[in-house]
Amino acid sequence: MPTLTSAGIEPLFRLLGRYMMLDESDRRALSTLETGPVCHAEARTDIAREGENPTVIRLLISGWACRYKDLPDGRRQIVGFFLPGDFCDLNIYILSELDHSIGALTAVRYFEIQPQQFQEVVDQRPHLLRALLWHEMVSAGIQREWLLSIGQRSPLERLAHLFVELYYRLKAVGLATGLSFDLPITQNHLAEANGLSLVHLNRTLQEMRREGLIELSDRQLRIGDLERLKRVAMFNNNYLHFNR
Amino acid sequence: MPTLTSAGIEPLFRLLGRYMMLDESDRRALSTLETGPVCHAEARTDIAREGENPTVIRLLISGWACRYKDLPDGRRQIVGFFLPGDFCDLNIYILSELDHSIGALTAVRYFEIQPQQFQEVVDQRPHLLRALLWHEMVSAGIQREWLLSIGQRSPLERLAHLFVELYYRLKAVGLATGLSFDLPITQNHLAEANGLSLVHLNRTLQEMRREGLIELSDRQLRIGDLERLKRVAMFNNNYLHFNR
DNA sequence: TCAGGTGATTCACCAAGGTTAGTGTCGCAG
DNA sequence: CTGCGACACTAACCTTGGTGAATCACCTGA
Repeated sequence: MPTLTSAGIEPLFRLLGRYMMLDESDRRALSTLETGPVCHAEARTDIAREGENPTVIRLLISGWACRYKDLPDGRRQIVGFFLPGDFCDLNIYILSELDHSIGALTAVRYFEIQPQQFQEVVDQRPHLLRALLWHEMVSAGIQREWLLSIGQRSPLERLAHLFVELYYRLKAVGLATGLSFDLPITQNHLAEANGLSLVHLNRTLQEMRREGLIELSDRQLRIGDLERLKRVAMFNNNYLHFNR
Repeated sequence: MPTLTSAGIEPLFRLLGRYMMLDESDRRALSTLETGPVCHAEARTDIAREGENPTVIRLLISGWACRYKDLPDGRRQIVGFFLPGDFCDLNIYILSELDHSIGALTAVRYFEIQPQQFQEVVDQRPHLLRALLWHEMVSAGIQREWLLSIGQRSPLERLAHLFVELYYRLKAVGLATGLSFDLPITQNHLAEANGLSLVHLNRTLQEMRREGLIELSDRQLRIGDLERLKRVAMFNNNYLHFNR
């Protein structure tokens, strides 16, 4: 267990710091968000369901969660991953009803932050509000990139792209060591995120292993050659907007 | 030519009015955005390219445009349609570089609004800022729904869903009459938006016609039976957040 | 220790959808 | 009138990726 997964506000601080300079006082301001209760959810349970009217903002501390949408007949599409440091529901000020569900993929821990408390923090520091909006805009950019992936990239390119993206996002919150990172989700989750059947996802993983693009076992993913993987994925990191 | 396509701010006003009550003074405030130059773009030209750093906010008056992303080898995915009344770049306050391109699908007219001018309007009326943020959040919701469509819906369901969505969005800006609306884009555009080959898109359209779901000719789309089309598409309008 | 649940993997089969190539129509510029 | 470009549509072919079913390796709780 990497100690950083239990680091509270630390991943968020790193994440935002990747975009703009933050100082000690920013860190203290963010830390006041930690005063809410720490919540837990088991793997394979819902944190929020489509149609609900959320009243709290959730900040993921450890574990992986996802946004997903499902159809009446059971088909399900994961439309985004939440990694430690990510906010789930920054938009509760604007929209009343969730148009998607949020599910825990692994056991997760998260803070529940009251809108009022949140308001106090960002009112005092427009600086931080800006950083948080940036976080939301990046999420939208990721959505667009996923649409490009599912619509145009082949399954192999698509998976390669996802792995590179996860690598950069995890690195940004201190959860990648070298070219390896923890991939605590199942192949079924990867299939649901990529619009592939489980069988074909597995085939594609085997192919990536054969090609030496990745090693994957015991929930650890190791990237063989990052530049080659990026080339295969046609990866352009501009959509992550990691510029200061 | 429907007169409404030359209605300036009117489509936007209708759009936002669908979400919250707006009065005459709101209309006047929005009208000041019209003072900028009216720009034109030909069909099949780019309005903005990925990588650029936009400095104006664009408000579409007439014609259809799209957000798209492309890959180095030429594959292209349309990730969203802009209809009259839509804003293209509300996020220029946050992100410096475009991670996608904006292209005119038909001949279009749009206002270019200076950020400063925009700022003045919303500073005076937080009410309107809220409405505009709602517009952005709905765009994000549409993105997620498209991801569900491309990932899980069959081509026929996907197209059915898109047509219902376009119907509701066009109705919201007064551009649908009865169950018909102008669909001024090519089948190639529809294919690029749905992650399908042109050939298969055409096959699917034929099937929809055979089933009596739609009539389509001369760039006019008529929905045969809206409820049936929604059922086929498994359409749930919650993601458009048309609630006051 | 054993049963049941979860997850990874593989096989055989086949349908959905992509590719290539072609036809026909319309509108327009020369 | 002619040639060209954009667009809609179709046919033949074949690859990609989905389906259904089975096996195996773990892990956990009774």
